[in-house]
Amino acid sequence: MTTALPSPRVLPHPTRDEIRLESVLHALSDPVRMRIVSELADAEAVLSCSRFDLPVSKSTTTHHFRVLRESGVVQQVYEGTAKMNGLRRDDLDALFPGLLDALLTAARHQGARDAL
Amino acid sequence: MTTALPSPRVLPHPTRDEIRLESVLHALSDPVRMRIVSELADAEAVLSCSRFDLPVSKSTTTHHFRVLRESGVVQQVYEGTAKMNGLRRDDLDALFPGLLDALLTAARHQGARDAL
DNA sequence: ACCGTACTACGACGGCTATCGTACGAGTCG
DNA sequence: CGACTCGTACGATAGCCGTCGTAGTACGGT
Repeated sequence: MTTALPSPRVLPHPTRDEIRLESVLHALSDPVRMRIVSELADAEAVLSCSRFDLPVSKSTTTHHFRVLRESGVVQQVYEGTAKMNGLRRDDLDALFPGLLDALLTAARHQGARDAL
Repeated sequence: MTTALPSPRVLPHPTRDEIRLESVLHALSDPVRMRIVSELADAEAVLSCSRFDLPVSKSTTTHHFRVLRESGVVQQVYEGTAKMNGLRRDDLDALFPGLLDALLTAARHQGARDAL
């Protein structure tokens, strides 16, 4: 039987035109979230939340993924029990050409500096 | 006559290697501050604080300029009663190549979209 | 039916932030 | 000196944010 209730198995995303630069920058101004995005970009694939080894609790992880989704940086889809995450590269590149790549490069450079 | 003492009129800035990507992104995630930076980039010059027409009080303006300075985005120097602000383009470009331009372009694009 | 895994919802807590007004200091010009 | 401009400091306030733990739901396998 199909559940009558509107089970929130579908996650709300901003459309492309609803994505705001401020929100994207705010989302990426947290190191944990920037790390998620970097790993996602490196993987060039869709990853489940649990594939990330983050220095925070599970609740906090959920929170960070939601911020990334609501700001339009990632797309999330349920696949069984897992929630798969993908970078919204097309939308971001269309809206802010070159920005994502510059951010990823910047994060990588800073990571290299910190490792010294 | 040249002042002998390092007067308290000198403002603390982060050195180039102290500039953090997170801090820069956080600084730019506020619309008022992004606007300041955009105007500064357009002017390609050093501007006094009062040259900006911002939708906030004077206290708040001071606050925003301090955030920009402490994050390493702008440089501030007293010149008489005025405080002159300059974009730290060299440092930012050296640390995060292409990032500043991508951000400025993104802000301009979004501004154009909003104007419709 | 049961259990384990994956993620969420909720409430709490401490800290930061954007905002303001008022009062003040520093410099310039008459 | 006095008046004026530019910017600061301080205190207050309201709201958001990152963090957590606990309790709970959804799904898949045994």
